[in-house]
Amino acid sequence: MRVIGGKWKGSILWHLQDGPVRFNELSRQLGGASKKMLVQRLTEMEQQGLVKREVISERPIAVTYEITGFGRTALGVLEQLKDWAIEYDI
Amino acid sequence: MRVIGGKWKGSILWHLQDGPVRFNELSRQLGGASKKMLVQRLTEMEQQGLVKREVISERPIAVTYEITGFGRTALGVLEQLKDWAIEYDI
DNA sequence: CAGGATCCAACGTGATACTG
DNA sequence: CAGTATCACGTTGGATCCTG
Repeated sequence: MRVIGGKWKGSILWHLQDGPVRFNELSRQLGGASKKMLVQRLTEMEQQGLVKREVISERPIAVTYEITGFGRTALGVLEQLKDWAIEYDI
Repeated sequence: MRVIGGKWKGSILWHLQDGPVRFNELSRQLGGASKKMLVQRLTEMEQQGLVKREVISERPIAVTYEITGFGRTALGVLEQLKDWAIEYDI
C-alpha cells in the first residue's frame, strides 16, 4: 500500500506505459493534479524504483519520466485490482 | 483504492478471516489502532459491504464484526498484493 | 520547462473524557 | 462493552509566486 496506494500513482504508471513522458505533458494528462503533487509523487516513485527520471536537456530544461521494469510489475498488480473492481462494480 | 486502500482495512479483513470477532478483541489484535480509527474504518467497511456488523446482546452490549463474501474477494486481491510485495521485497 | 519556496485551508489522527 | 464527543495537533494539498 505504501508503494502503490494513494490517489495518483496508478494513473501515473498508466500514462507512462507507452514510453517516456515529459513532466508537463504528464501534468496535462493527469488533469486534476497540481504540479506540486506531481513532483511529490514522482520523486517518491523514483526513490521506490517505480519510475526513472531522465534529464534530456538543459536550457531549456527537459525531463522525462519512464516506467521501470519494477513499475510494470506494479502496474500488473493494479490491473488485477482494476479487474476486481470492475467485476464487483465498484 | 477507495475500498481496500489505506493502512488498516487489510489488517482488519485479515483478522476477521476465521469468524466473527468482537470489537474490543479486534482492537487488541490490531495493536496500534485507536478505537476511534477502528470505529471509522469498520463503519466505512460495513457501508461498502466488506464486513457485517451484528449486535449480539445489549446490556452489556456486545457486537461482532464478520467478513462478508465480498470482503473475502477483497482479501483475495490483497493476497495478490502481498505476494507481489514479498516477491519484490518491499 | 521543471520544479522550489511559501502560505494557508482542510483533513486525518490521537488523547481524553463521557455514555447507554 | 462499544462506541460518541471534543479538542489539539501534525500532515497534506492547493494556490501562488519565483527561478536557472
